[in-house]
Amino acid sequence: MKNILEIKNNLLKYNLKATPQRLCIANCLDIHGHMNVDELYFLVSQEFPTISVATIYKNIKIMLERVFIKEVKIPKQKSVYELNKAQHSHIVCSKCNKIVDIQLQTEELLRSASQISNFTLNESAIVLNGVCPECSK
Amino acid sequence: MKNILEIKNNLLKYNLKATPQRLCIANCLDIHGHMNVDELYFLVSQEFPTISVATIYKNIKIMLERVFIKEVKIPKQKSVYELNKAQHSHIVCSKCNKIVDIQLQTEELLRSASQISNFTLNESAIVLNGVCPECSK
DNA sequence: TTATTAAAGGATAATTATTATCCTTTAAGT
DNA sequence: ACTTAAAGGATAATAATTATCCTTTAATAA
Repeated sequence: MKNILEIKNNLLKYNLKATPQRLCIANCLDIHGHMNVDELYFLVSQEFPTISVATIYKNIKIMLERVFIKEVKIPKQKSVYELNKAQHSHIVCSKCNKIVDIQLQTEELLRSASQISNFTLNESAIVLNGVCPECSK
Repeated sequence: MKNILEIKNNLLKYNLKATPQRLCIANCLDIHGHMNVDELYFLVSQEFPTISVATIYKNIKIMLERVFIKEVKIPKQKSVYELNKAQHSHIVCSKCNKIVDIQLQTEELLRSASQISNFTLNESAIVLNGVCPECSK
């Protein structure tokens, strides 16, 4: 659980001015993990009722450029954004749409893929789909 | 290499009328494997100069609904579409942007993911990124 | 083969999503 | 506190996608 000061320093490390609106955006992403544009706009609006949706877009854009955040593309859903952190994969629940991070051992898969395809591989975007434990009760 | 008649019958199986424009779209996807909206519009326009871009969108929409085609979401790129076929993964070359299909053994990964997360898994979208053999020469 | 009909195409309007612009405010660093 | 580049808000502009309306046509059956 990061506090605001920690988030602020992190923003500054990425050469992003730590404005209240931006702090709120970063904090929302930190708390909720994955959010799409609309969810972010809705939530930040609670705290900053006059915020412009353009500010949300501008922030997403520059935060992506600086790699402060990353975009996660999910089949049949809107893209969500997350704070940049250690490489990981995602699982989506097809019932409640919850997205969770998962740390997968991908070395073997990548080695095999590289051998089959003759590609030099360096990144993997893995999104698994299923039903979460809560929804399958 | 499928012929037009084969594609036509396939369309009919999916309850899609085999119009010339639609046949052309399906044929383009068959030949090129993966195409985004713009590429599809451009290519189909060669054969049907008066086709409306709305027709491209309408076809993509209904073909997705009927699962005649599938959407492939790729990090930092526009979505591409492909004919529905046996489950497979994708590799993208970061130099020439080529997208190729790859058949990966995912059982082990899924089993492990399922154990870690307690999700009941049923689908996986895997997009690997690297440099293709041609581009790494 | 022709007749019938739902589906599809084309043109274009409408909507939605995203980006650009302009001007004001403010955070960061002296 | 002062300076300045960066960021916010409002809104216009652009891009992407969908809806509408009317005409045409592929599929099916008589």
